[in-house]
Amino acid sequence: MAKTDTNGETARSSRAPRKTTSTAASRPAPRATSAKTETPYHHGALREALLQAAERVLERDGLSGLTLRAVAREAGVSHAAPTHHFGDLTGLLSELAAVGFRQFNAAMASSCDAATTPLARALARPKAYVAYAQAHPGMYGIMFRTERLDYSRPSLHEAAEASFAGLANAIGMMRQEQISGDALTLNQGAAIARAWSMVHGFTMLLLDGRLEDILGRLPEGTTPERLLEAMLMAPITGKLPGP
Amino acid sequence: MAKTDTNGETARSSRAPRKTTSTAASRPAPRATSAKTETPYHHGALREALLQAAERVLERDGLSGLTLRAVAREAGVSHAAPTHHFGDLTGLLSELAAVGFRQFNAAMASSCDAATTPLARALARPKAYVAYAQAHPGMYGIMFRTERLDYSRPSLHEAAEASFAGLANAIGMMRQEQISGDALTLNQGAAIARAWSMVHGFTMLLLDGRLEDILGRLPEGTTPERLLEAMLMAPITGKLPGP
DNA sequence: TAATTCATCTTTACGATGTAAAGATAAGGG
DNA sequence: CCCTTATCTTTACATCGTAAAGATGAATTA
Repeated sequence: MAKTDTNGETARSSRAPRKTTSTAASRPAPRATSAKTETPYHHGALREALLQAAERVLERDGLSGLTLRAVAREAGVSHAAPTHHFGDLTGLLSELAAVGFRQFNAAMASSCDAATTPLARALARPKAYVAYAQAHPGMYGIMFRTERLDYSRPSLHEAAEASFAGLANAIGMMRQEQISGDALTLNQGAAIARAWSMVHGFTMLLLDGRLEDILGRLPEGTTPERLLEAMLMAPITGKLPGP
Repeated sequence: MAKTDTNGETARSSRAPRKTTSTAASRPAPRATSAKTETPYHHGALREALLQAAERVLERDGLSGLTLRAVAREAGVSHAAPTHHFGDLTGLLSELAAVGFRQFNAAMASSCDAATTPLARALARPKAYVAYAQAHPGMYGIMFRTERLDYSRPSLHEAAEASFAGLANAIGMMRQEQISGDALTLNQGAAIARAWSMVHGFTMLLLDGRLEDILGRLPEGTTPERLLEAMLMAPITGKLPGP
């Protein structure tokens, strides 16, 4: 029997019907098998299936539960199947992060479009930012708190870049300036870094529960959104001792 | 021979002289051994030795290299020794984070004390914050980007709390208000959240290299410190469309 | 159409990690 | 002096990432 992997991780012994998780028909029928849902050897769209499985695992078991093997298990394939499509764990995480960035960008864009007044427009983006992170903390974690991402992957690089561009653009609009693509003044850079740092930092602290201390001391029932709003609008009443 | 752990991880076969890492005398001589540095069975101060070893491993091999076994190896003890002192990995990381928070708080405090002008005093804390993170990115990672921390541990809770208190205090001084411990107005809370979010977010983005894009577009040779300064002082020239 | 190539998926294997449990060793109190 | 107890080591095991080799069927070519 030798020293095998010991865990009964065979996706299907040989011809056993696939475990068919989720909606039972999430996987598109492969090209042209011998009729029946007999589970073909070749999946047909494993890459996308794996990404969706990864998203499910992430939402269900959190960041620490998101392993290559768990994803393969969720998708009903052998534990080594993902390797062929993503290379290694970094590959899978990076592609998943790219998916996250696209969702994220879409959420912010649609939220901005829905805003009518200038004030609402200014607050829409940061609010959508935090709202996405709260709705998908796992995804946000993959995107922003994983050391293990490979930004040289075009899909990730592109999606993350779009996120930055959207932000810089919004700041530019608010300052009613043209932000030329290649050069920035110190003040422009500071405005962008400031907006991004503020929202990103707020989100991190909020997700980590580190704002509980503040929220608990605020007037009864103040929501994080309200605090965010106040934070963004505060006209520096507590002014820095200026030069 | 059975199926052993297979890796030659025996710290010392039986009486072999300890590997004596670092300064060769970092470990205080145990109580009263039979003279000679013969490596006693009981270490004498393993807990502290393990924390120091963990810090070394963290600086040398980064966050991903910081494992229970690696720390034990570095300290020259068996891989299960840490368990007795920290329970599990979460325990070790939490205690290490507590050490980090204490260093962190001390760095900010001394930096504040050294400042003379009011402006310098206002900028000292955030600058020290970022400086610490840049000097000890691993530690900062342990403190702020690990999900695996147990804040119910008194040492960690206390050290992290002190960090928050220092911040709240500084904001209170700048606003020339008394910040009563138990209640905050929305504006006060917003000011604190804002300062913390801004500096924390900036630090995270900086460490993750996500500000390179901005820094590269700024006037030749603009340092992160300069950007931080500009970010903190910017008198909202790009004003939000007010109500 | 038949043979062959090639991408895709599975098996098997190995080293590393966290953790539990049992054994060894010394320190200290009765 | 013996015995209890804290400390450290050994041994064991499930799980993980990853590499390598085998199986399978789709596509291409002769």
